[in-house]
Amino acid sequence: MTLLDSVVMQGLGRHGALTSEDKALLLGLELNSRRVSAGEVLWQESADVDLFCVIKEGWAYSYRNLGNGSMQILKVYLPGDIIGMRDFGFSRRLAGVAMINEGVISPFTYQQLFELFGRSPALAAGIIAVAVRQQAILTERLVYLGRYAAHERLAHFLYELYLRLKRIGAVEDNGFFMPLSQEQIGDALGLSAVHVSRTFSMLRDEGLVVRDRQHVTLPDPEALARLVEFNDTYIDEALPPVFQSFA
Amino acid sequence: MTLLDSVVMQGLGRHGALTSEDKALLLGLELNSRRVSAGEVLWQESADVDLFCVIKEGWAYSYRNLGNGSMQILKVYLPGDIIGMRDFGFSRRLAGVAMINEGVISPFTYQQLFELFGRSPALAAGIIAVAVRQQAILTERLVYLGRYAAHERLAHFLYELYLRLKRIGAVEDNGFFMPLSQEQIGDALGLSAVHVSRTFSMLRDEGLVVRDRQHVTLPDPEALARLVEFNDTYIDEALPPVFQSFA
DNA sequence: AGACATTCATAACGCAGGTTATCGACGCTC
DNA sequence: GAGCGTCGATAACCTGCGTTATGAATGTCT
Repeated sequence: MTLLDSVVMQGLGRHGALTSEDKALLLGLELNSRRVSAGEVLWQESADVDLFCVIKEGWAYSYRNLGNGSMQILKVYLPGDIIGMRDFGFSRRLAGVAMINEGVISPFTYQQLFELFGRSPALAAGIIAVAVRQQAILTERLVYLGRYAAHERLAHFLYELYLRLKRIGAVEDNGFFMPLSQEQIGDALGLSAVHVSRTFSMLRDEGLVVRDRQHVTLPDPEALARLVEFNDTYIDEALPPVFQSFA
Repeated sequence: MTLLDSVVMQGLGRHGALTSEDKALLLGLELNSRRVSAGEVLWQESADVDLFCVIKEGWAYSYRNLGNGSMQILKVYLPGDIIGMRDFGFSRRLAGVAMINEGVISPFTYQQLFELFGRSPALAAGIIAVAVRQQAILTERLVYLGRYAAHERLAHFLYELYLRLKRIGAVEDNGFFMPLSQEQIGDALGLSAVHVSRTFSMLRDEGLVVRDRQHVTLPDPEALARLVEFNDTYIDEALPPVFQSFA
């Protein structure tokens, strides 16, 4: 899973906006790559912002460790995602990032990013759009934390993963690999691990979610989508037309 | 309160990065202005994204109306804030925006924004940094929704307002004007209006917050800051050095 | 294969916060 | 200033979720 694949699949490279030079520039971000182990911390909160990463394999999450001893997971990153854009414009990290399972990442620097922006406005627009869409996903989580019950939060979380994984071709027979522990899911959804377990049992009893260790199947994704009234415009939407003239 | 004041006060215009042309461009965004009434909806969720606004007077909030009948307020905007940047890169609004009290706004278009970006990289960086900081505030709210109790959420919310208002010179004797109803505060914090009232009483009894109708006083802001372990780096931080060479 | 650490399911119990209701204080309009 | 609508305080009651505990299943190390 390269960034190029991801950007194209997210509809940001359509309309013939990406020249072959653009593609070469994008691939150039991924010349370096590094194998990382499960649980490895890529950076801690408050560390200097020196680089960003593309995830090529594996899952990661960004998190905040809180004064009261708990952790809030902000976002789960999948292959093809850019990590660290949250910190763009800051000199210190606003959140830590750690790998969930083992994988491969491609780090690149602020300088590389600026150079790319200078060379291709189309890519600049595309990358900014990707970052903005990640924020939209975060906002959606905020809405769920504020105003929905546990089973709706979990259903929404799983359905979001399902859609994002489907887009990168990682869903088969409505099922996907899901390396998160229930404790981690709880940290993402603002729930205790125990209640995540209870809620999984509930969704299982209702025939909405089947889980076997690290494999999740959604027997009827549409039913789940109805339960959570999923707002998917922000995940798949292309850049608005006005960007074409700019880029 | 103009955008220029705001950008400068937020430390994004320091380092002599803003030329007099930059300043003229910024002020040019605010040539149009319009008086708006209390409660006026500036746009609804899903409306076409045609313009952005600078708030010159008054408070506003962005919100989502949810299927279960409740509302989640995403962010409260104060004078000097840019509204609508959340939707940058989308063709439909992700959230509605409404005025809290009456005020004055200056609308500007996508085209104006792009033109400004093309003419001044320094301003482009500055405006993006402002948008990124607004997202950081949102992330902080998410953390509080996920992992903190009602009194901590409310204390954090009030302290955040206090800091933001202080920065624009709207705090006097540790007190400020706060036009939000308890129902609206509840919608922002994921609490019922009743519990917001209970929590205000609690903070009052502890001597942390004094409230008289729409006026709030924090007798001991530092004590409140300790209670919420306020992370203020994201509010006041200047752009990192690497941006200077770019801009 | 044995020892140990994780992860997960389920139960029992308590409490923070939701819900509903009532009442008083303001701020409108005419 | 009478009537009305909105806002906020407080109380009573209920429930969803946190907490703690226990045991079973699985994965890992040697």
